[in-house]
Amino acid sequence: MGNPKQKWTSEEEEALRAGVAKHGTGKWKDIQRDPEFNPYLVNRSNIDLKDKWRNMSCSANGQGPREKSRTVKAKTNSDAPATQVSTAQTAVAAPVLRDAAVVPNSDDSTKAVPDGKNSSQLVVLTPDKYNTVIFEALSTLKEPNGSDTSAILSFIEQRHEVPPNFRRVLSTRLRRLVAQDKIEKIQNCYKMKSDADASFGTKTPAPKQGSQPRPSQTAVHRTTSTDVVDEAAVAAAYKIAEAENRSFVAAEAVKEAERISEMAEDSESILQLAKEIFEKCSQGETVLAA
DNA sequence: TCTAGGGATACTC
DNA sequence: GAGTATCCCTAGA
Repeated sequence: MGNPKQKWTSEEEEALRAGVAKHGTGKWKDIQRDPEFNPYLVNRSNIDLKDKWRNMSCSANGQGPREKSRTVKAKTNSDAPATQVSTAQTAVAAPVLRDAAVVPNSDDSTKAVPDGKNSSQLVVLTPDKYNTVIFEALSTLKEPNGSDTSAILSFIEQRHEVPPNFRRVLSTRLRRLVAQDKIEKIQNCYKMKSDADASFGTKTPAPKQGSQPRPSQTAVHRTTSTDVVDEAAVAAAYKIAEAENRSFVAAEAVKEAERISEMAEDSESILQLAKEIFEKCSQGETVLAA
């Protein structure tokens, strides 16, 4: 951690791309050892390759905000020298191979989601709604020991069209919310703060933990305006999330009812047809199947 | 031993 | 302060 950051050069990135094209993802040690790429990657470990590829994958399809500003300033891939790896570069123009499996919605418009929905039917998730959907997920899942990142991600993906790097974004957001004391983390799982739950249901925010006993008049002054606004925002986000979730559940229930109704109608038709066939057969008629 | 995933932190805007 | 890039740690195969 104390080590200074060693930025990846264009040559290193190209070598990594070429290495992945040659060996495939997950073969970081092979790539690192490959004499074809080793001169470029001599300063990088297999872990570094994995991390860099993960990072590149996040910004592969242009959605990731990671490098879009940075590449302009510091290093652009377009001005990378045409080295021996340039041919392989075309083979792996964008590092999305592994992500296609890890992030099911990478760039597939027919993203497979539960209930047979595709992404075009989902609400596109914008950054300003990240916290809202996180609260929505946590408040809905209500796991006693908290929900892990995958569960939260899965929940959100069922309801929203998320960017391909959302898992990482989600992870960052969750950590931030924990740091802000808005949610709590138990091992690798996250859950709504128990006191937050209580405060959401009441008109007045719960007093800050660790605050000392004091006259009620000074207590007002000790709560900063930003805290009040912050808690109000969280409470509002929670309420919105709750309302959205109820709406979603209601809509799903309606769809399910309609589906069952259709199935019942189909069953009725089949039953009627079977009856007719049975009657004709009983009368000695020959029934030909279509 | 190697990889994947998550966390920590330096860096940039 | 928020987002991003890189480094580090750890569990699991």
